[in-house]
Amino acid sequence: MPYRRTPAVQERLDATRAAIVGAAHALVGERGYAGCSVALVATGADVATGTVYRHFPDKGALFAEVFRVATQREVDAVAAAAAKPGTVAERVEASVETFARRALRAPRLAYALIAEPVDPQVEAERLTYRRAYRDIFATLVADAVAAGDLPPQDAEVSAAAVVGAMAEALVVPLHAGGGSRRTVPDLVAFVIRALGAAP
Amino acid sequence: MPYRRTPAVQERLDATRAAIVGAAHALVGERGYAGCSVALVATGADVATGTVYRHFPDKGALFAEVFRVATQREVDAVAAAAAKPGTVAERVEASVETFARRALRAPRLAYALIAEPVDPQVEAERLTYRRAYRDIFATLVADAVAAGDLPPQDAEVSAAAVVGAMAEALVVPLHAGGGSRRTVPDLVAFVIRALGAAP
DNA sequence: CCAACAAGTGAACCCCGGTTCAGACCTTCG
DNA sequence: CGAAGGTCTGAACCGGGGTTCACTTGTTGG
Repeated sequence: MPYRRTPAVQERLDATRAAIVGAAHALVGERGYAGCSVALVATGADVATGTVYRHFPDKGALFAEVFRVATQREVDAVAAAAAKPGTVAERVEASVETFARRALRAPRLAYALIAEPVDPQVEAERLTYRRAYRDIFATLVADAVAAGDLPPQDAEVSAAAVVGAMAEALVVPLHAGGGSRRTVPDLVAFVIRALGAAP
Repeated sequence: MPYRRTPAVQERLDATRAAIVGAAHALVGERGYAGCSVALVATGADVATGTVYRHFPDKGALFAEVFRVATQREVDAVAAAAAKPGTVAERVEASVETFARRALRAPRLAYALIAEPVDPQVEAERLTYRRAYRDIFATLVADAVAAGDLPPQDAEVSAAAVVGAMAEALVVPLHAGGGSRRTVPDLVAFVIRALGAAP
């Protein structure tokens, strides 16, 4: 057996793979999904086009991973905000604010994750992204309803509506870049009223 | 001058154009935007591929028109519901119900209009679609706030959030086909609470 | 009927970005 | 070192759907 993959080689492979994902991630953040060709990703990662295909079966799989990682980061941040101790209103406020602040800080990435047209394979990843947000809010709502802190309501529907409200209210700001300083507080107030939380 | 376009010819041209738009509309309703090739549209309209290009400069322009027409029909229906006399809650209920009922009755079309990946040219049309809905609700909210029927709030943000809430709450039903019978009433209740209307 | 021109046709073209693969180069271990 | 087998490269390939255009088929008015 004259060749066996050595730890050092494996490390280099992992590094290359990470560089590819990193380059793709950076590109999405800069130009959106539309501006991401495999050739450009390869250039960004300092490898040849073909090398990308030694790490991913196809483009969709690469960007599914990119979206998955980027998503997880976002969802974790919001989940952490939602889990903080406090009243329902405070937790909702923290969650919505976290979501909005991060989106407005990286608008192109947020737009890609939320609304940009993408391949079906990547779209599927996006559905799990939205689902993860729904789950965060659904849990929050269900617990609060059970504890009597919110009026009776279908937690799933309310959570979906909250996610949609956040996304839509930010689409214009994300396109226009910036948005009014009042947008986020107004959105927070909207969601708190919508869930029926005491302010 | 041996040839001049006669009224009869013009009528035939108009009919052909309408047939093309109609076929495209039907196709979107059946298979979504993704399943709409120009060749298929031509077949549906009983013309040759090239004929499509005698009526539209390119595919984007054709589908921009299709989306525009389909959109207008939807928006008009919701606007009519929003304009009915009654309390704010009643008008909101009528609007949301109209939107949801129509979307659930033609789920593929609704999905295409709301969320399916499309060309940028068509995407632009979709933005005006969402804008039109926002305007309906923004007007409703602004008037009601002025009349003291709703608490103070930014009408634009609230309207955008309502549109997003409606869209997101229906995305899953649109995919899964059907959705719970309770979804629409729950959504109505959510929106009424969100705007702060007396039930 | 015919000249002049419009409308319709659909097979061929083209573009473009994802994908491939034959060859160059590298790593391992006896 | 050299055999065995991996890894990398990037130019070439390819598919598919939008688009074109030389040609056929109307249509008009004299």
